[in-house]
Amino acid sequence: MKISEVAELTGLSVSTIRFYEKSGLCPFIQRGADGKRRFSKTDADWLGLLASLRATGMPMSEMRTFADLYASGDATIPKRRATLLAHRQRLAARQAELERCRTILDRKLQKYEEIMKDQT
Amino acid sequence: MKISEVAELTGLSVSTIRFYEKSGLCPFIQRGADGKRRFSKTDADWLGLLASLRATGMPMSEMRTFADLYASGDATIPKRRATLLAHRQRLAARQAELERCRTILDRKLQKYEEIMKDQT
DNA sequence: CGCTTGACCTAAAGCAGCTTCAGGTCGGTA
DNA sequence: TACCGACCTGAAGCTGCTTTAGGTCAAGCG
Repeated sequence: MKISEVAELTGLSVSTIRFYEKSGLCPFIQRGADGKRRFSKTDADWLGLLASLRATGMPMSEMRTFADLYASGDATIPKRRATLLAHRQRLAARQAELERCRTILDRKLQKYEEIMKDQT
Repeated sequence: MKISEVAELTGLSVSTIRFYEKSGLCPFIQRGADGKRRFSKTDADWLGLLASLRATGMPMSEMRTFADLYASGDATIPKRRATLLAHRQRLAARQAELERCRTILDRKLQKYEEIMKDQT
């Protein structure tokens, strides 16, 4: 698989994938004889997971740690699980905050509507 | 009201409030004779709204436009309403994406659990 | 009275997480 | 053969803050 396909698949940009590799989030991507990156299905899945983690606000430093665990094999699965569990907590908090902000916006919109009604 | 109190109230940091003023998101904050910022209740409410907009991902450029409208008085309320309506759409999309990511994380966690069970 | 402490101030540098740009190498096609 | 498009690299640029360095001033303490 080539980089443009992985970008398409994961929603990450081609630049971001290269940037992630340089940052050590996927240092194991192979190259063809032509020097171009060749992604296995597993690589693509991994990048997809990274995309979800980033989209939900995991800092790169933590993703880096997570990637190091991933690269060390199945023995690190309990640690990875713990990381994801902690992250899920933060995600829930984030979702709650967005919901709170949504009601604030909705209330503000209602106020606008009242003012507009009063003025006609 | 002083800046530390507004920070407490809105959840923004003192630095962020100063930064927002410099960026034109609240250029109308008064100063006391001592040169310190003095915030009215209205100012604090405005910053609270800004905080919600930022927390939900509105870019500063758009907040800037929104702030300019706010500073121009009630006549701009229809435009402000339109801005918030559009933003609410994006917020809904964002919430949907977080939800999607949450199920991905949950599935990954389940896989980890299966692997750990198999290995015992 | 002088001295420190703490809240405020500014301007500028630093940081995270990308994106964009400049410049170069290929393989395929008109 | 000459160009196009996809890939490559390294470096600079961008956004949205945070941190740092350096300064003012009022309050409180020995």
